[in-house]
Amino acid sequence: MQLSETVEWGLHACLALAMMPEGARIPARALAEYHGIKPGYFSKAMQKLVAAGIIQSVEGRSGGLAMAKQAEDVSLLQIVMALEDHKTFFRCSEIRQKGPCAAAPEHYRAPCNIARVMHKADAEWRRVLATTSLADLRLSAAAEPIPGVNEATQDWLAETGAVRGL
Amino acid sequence: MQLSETVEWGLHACLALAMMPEGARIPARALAEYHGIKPGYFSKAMQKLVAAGIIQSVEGRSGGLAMAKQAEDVSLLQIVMALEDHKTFFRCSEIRQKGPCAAAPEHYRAPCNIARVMHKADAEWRRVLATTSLADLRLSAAAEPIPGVNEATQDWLAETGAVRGL
DNA sequence: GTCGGGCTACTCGGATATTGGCTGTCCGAGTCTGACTGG
DNA sequence: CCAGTCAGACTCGGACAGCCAATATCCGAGTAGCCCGAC
Repeated sequence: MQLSETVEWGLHACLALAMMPEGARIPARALAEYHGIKPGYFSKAMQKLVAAGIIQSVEGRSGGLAMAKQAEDVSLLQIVMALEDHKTFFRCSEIRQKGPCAAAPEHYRAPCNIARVMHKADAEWRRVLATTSLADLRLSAAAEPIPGVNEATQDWLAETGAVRGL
Repeated sequence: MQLSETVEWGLHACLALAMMPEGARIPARALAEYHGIKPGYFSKAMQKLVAAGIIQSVEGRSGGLAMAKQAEDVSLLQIVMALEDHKTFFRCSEIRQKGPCAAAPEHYRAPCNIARVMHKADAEWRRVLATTSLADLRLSAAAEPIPGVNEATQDWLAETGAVRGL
């Protein structure tokens, strides 16, 4: 039932990309290394985000990843759903229609009360994520910096030369 | 990321048990057959609900399953969490502490903003399920019956003699 | 007729395969950079 | 000195294994009901 760990990766990666200057790009390998993630499987998550139009990839020697949209226009829900293939938590297989006492199918137009509650819970879960954008995260992250991380990041970027396109 | 299908089974089964008269019990096999479920794996879900104290099982020749609590005292969340081992959707592995630019661990007492949002979404999901009880489901199910199902159920119960303990 | 005992059938619970999806690894196609060469 | 060309290296994207948990199946331990026989 748990979300794939690529969800956590994707969210942190998108937040990192959203904090980069306009036009900058960074290779997926460097982005993975920065987060302490093995690059192989991480690239799979990035591929899904590219397919969803959330980030863009530039091929070639100085290629890399960058946001494809403004941070204000990307909700956390979009990222999560892209990585989880737009699935819902609860899946109703309509078992009420399956037993020996089931009625004719035309009597089951409305979803059952169990499915209604479960889908409502799913909707609430999504609502929270839909009403939070990457820009919101960027703002709150800037408001509560971890001491030393920003400086270390700047040094690391300069040292490795991971950022291109500026 | 999806919930196990045992969640759907468990919810429908609990609702069925909650609709039975006080003191009645029904074998897991019959309960599975009534819902058109293969009995083998279904019993695993029932075992978890027994371990959680939501339903009770009676062994022996005329044994079976019955509610262990009043329907008013069982929320959908309790059922789902019992079947899903009380896991949360989002798992934060604190990757912010893992990269080459991470600070000392004592600077990461508060959860990161990403985890906060995700956990808030999880909390909203649970809130919906926690505020709905089996009694609520029983009430709404009685208010909108499917034509013929109740009669067929009574006939089926009488025919198979699945209900014991009355 | 009644009581006791034992047998049988039926139940739950756990041990044991199997499968599907998430995770991990690797290699090839494509492209930009940079140097080299010729004018 | 400058422009064109070419080799090289680095990038993403997809194809191919490994592993864990969800799913499925089966069998054994235990118990309640029922039958039979003795009193």
